[in-house]
Amino acid sequence: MSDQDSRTRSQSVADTLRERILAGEFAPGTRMQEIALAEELHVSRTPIREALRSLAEDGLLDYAANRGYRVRQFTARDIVISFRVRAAMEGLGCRLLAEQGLTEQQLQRLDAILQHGDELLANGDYAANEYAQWRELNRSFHVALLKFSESVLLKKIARDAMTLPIVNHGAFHWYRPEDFRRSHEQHHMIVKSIREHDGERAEWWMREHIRAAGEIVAKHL
Amino acid sequence: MSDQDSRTRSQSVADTLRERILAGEFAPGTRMQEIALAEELHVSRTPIREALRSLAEDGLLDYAANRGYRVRQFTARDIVISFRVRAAMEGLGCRLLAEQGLTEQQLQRLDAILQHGDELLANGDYAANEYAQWRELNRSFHVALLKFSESVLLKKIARDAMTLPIVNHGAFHWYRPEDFRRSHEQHHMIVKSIREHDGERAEWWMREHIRAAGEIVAKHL
DNA sequence: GGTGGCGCTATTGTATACATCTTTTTCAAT
DNA sequence: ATTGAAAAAGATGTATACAATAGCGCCACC
Repeated sequence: MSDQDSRTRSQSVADTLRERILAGEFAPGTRMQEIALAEELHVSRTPIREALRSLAEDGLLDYAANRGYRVRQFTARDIVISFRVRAAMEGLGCRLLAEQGLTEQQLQRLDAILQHGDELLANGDYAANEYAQWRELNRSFHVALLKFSESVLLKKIARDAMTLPIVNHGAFHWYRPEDFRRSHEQHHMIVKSIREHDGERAEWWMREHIRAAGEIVAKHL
Repeated sequence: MSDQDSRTRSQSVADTLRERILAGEFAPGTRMQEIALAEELHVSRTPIREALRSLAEDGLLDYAANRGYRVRQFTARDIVISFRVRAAMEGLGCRLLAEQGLTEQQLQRLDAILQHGDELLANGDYAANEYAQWRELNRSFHVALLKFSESVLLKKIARDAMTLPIVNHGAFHWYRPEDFRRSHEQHHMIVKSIREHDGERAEWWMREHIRAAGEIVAKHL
């Protein structure tokens, strides 16, 4: 869903509920009832209904006609598959980017992100509050690549595969210092491959990068 | 969006509009205005709004807050990428199915579809009205595999990648007799590979199968 | 005591009225 | 004539009333 500019109440409600669901506030199977949510969020049922519909399309809720919405159950298998999907999709994205080439401006943007990572590594401080920075750094890297792909489909799919409760929330808490280093080195290799128009390697490195992240998550399933 | 049982007006409207958009009835950029559609389809704005939101999530419409919905423009590149996405996703699906194995019942279902194809080939009548049968046959084959994967994510993504105007509507009209034959043989190879638990080959054949279809479409871009 | 149907209640689906925002048109001033 | 603001028209966003459906408990009946 491509929005632009101002936000409506429906969108705000959708964002709020999405965050709360991803944070694990609602147990799987919990009914999301319109009236209760409307009262809690101080809006009418209309924006609630539209938000719930969006969340269902995102795959976060199950819907049955005349029976409403329930929080979806995600199995360990769902999580594992989501990483394989991401590996395939973002890998494909990297291959396309390498084949078609990036503008100087886009490469500079990636370099800036890489440099930021270099600095974080140099400081070598992995205290709890650093996790947030790494997560944001990682997110901006992947989002930037997706954005450069200029394919609505790729962006949408990658988003779908990243929007899962456990994955979205946790993940980096399980990284050891060497995992951060390795992950960052892979970011470098990905950009290098794209810059050299080596689609094969760009795809391979991105797949390997996401596969590694998936393995760490899978261990803590 | 997982529905079940009865259909609501919102869903009917969404289906109707989806079909009409996929059939190319509305030129890209056309505004989809709620009041006009409501009057045309003899329902209130409410189900129209919900349908439009669904179609936007499907990627068929663009949305801007307070400015409504427009029919999305699909570029030739979008179409090409959609086939590469499908190749990657359905290929992954086949690999998973081969790895985990299918039940006897599921294999029988696939065999039934293959046999139906054998019969169509044997008759060798490629008249215009046969296209519909081939399309349905092909659709049921791919849908069955997706369904067996038991991954909401894979199903959703494959659906996203198949829901494009040109692709959904045409495609088979451009097939020559030998294309039908080759396509059907690939179906056989895919099932054979899955049955033998050869994930590598199952994925390869599915990728090749979709890649070939993509090339035919690309020629007529 | 179990089962099946009936009706009540709670919840969702739809229509419509009202609020807000966007866009167009009008009209005056330069 | 052109530009700009302001008002009016049209469209979307939100709230609410009403309709329809599903879920539940009760009671009769077997």
